[in-house]
Amino acid sequence: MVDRPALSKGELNIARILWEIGPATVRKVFESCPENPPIDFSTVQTYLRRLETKGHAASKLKGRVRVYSARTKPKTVIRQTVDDLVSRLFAGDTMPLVRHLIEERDISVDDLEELRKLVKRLANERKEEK
Amino acid sequence: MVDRPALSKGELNIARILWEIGPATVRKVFESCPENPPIDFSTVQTYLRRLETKGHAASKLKGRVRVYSARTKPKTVIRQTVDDLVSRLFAGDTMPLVRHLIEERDISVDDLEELRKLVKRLANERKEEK
DNA sequence: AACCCACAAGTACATTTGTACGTGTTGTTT
DNA sequence: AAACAACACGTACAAATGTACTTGTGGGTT
Repeated sequence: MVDRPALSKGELNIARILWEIGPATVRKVFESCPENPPIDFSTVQTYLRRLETKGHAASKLKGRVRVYSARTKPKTVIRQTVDDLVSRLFAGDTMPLVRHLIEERDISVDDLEELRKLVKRLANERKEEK
Repeated sequence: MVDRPALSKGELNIARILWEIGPATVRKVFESCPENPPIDFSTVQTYLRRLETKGHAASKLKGRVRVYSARTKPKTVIRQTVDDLVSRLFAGDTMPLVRHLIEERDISVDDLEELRKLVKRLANERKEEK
C-alpha cells in the first residue's frame, strides 16, 4: 500500500471526473469538466500529469493521444481525505462530523429512514461480533 | 456575513487551538500546540498573523504582548470546510459522506446508540414540521 | 506541396502555504 | 550600567498549487 501524496483540490476535481468516465483522453476529461468556472485545456492536462506523478493515475499513448486512467479508487482517496479532515477539524474524532452532517445539513426524510436502517444493521453486527 | 478566505491546514490547526483556549498570546497558543510535530514559535506567530489578515482572528496589544482571539466560530468554519469537502468529493451530496463515516470508520456501540436517538429525534421534528 | 489542426510535452509564473530567521525594543537580572 | 530574555514585527524562501502559454510534430485538408 504505497502512500501517495495527497491530492489538492484541483487535482481531486479531475480525479473525480476520471473515476466517473473511466480511462479517457485529456480532451474527454476536459469536455467532462463543468462549464463554470471555465478551465483551460492545458490546465486539465497539467492536473492529469500531476496526478500521474503522484501515482494516482496512469497513462499510455494510444496512437497519438494519451489516455489516462485512475490508479487509486475513490474509496481510498475519500478515506485519506476524510481522515485528514477529521483529524484537522475534530482532532480525529468521527462523531462530531457525523453530528454536524445530520444536524446542520438538510437531510431528507427518506435519507433519515435509510440512516435509521443503517444504524440498526451496524448495531446488530456489533452485537454478533461479541 | 463576510466571506473570508478559507483556512489552510496549518492555519486551521492554530484556529482550533484558539477556539479551545480562548483569547491568548502567541506563547500561550504555541504552548498549546502538540509537541509533535515540533513547530517553531514564529511559525505560530505567522499563522496567527495570517488568520488575522484573513479576518478569522483579531488581536490587540495588551501592554507589550499581543493577544489574539478568534473572530469566526468553529461552526462557521466547519460548515465551510465540510461544504467544500462534500462538494469536491461527492458533488455536493451529503449522504455518501455520512455513509462513509459510519461504515468505514469505527463507531462505538455507544455512538451508534446516540446516533439512533439523533435520527429518531430529527425524524420526529420533520413530521411535526409538516 | 503548403497549410492547418490537434495534441504531447515542456515551461512559465503568480499565489498560497509551511516554515523560519533577523532586528529592534523593552522589561529583568546581575 | 551591562547583559540578557521575551516579544513584536518585518522579511525570507522553498514547495505546492492554480492556471496557462509555447513549441514541436504528425495527420488531415486544400
